[in-house]
Amino acid sequence: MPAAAQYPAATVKPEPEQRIVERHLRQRGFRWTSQRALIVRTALATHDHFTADQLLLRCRRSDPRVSRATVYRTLTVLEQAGVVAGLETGDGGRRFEHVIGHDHHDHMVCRVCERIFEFCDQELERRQEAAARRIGFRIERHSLRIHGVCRACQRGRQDG
Amino acid sequence: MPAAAQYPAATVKPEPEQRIVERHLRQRGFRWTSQRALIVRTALATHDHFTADQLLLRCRRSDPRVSRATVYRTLTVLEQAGVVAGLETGDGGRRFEHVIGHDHHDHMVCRVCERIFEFCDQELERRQEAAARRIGFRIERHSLRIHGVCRACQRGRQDG
DNA sequence: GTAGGTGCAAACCTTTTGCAGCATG
DNA sequence: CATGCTGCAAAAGGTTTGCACCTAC
Repeated sequence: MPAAAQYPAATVKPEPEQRIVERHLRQRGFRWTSQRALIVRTALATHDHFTADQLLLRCRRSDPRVSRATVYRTLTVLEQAGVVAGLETGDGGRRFEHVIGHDHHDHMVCRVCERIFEFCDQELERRQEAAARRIGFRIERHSLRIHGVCRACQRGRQDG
Repeated sequence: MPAAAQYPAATVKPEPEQRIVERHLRQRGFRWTSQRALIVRTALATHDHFTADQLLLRCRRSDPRVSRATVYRTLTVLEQAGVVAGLETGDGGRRFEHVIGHDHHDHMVCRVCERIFEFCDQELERRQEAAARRIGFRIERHSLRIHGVCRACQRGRQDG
């Protein structure tokens, strides 16, 4: 939704995100198949951080024939194409989020409710770059995850 | 080795790290068995970030009878007791490092040589706390991993 | 003596792969 | 019409578990 800001002022209506993804993939020589359309549509409709398996199940509600392998292969393609980003939750699990039209952000993971909160701090990024520069390391990406307990879980529903 | 700084000035020789671990476990009601001694000794002698399987193999050089299950179970215990910390490398792999006598630090992972560089920045920590405070999140731990290419791999041995 | 730890093997879970057939560009 | 994609089922890899036996406390 904040994607609109990235279009020239003249463009009144931004293209639907799905089209952007399609173009993204085609430009990189990937084919646009009905399965990929379904998987992308489903992933874009999902606002939380989903696992591969959750995505598979959601896709199968629309078409029970999608195979698990295709979902995994498509997630790999989408990750390469910069459409989704994988993130590790710290308990060995892998989750994904779509990044089209989203700014970079980091995550706080609540141990109690398992919800994931996004936050962003430019200064944080700058300090990382400075630290890297100090040892001549070239940053390509980074992953910052803060674990703890969210505000809601601190009052009342503390533990399980 | 920076562990020495944590002892009262009067203490000339710090206890061997192994003893510290033993005490750590006993205090928490865990038993100190010959297998645990071996696994701890092996883990402490390992200065890189090791996988569970590497640790198993190294232990078996001393005693081929150690079972994989015991290594995994012991790593869980050591993690709970704050003796080792697990870290995800980003490619789905899990590694461990021992934390006795080491200050907190973050990691830069070189994509080319796969070496892991440690660094520390107090301001980085402070900014994280500030960000958490802003949304009422209580931090318990965090994991910051920077991915990229290290200085050595940037000149010459770039890619693989 | 008893609770906790160990070894073995099997189970588990998530992800990847080989292959034959199909659909896209 | 060739290459890339899909579905299936099987393999792979890493981790956990059930169970009988053993040992630290």
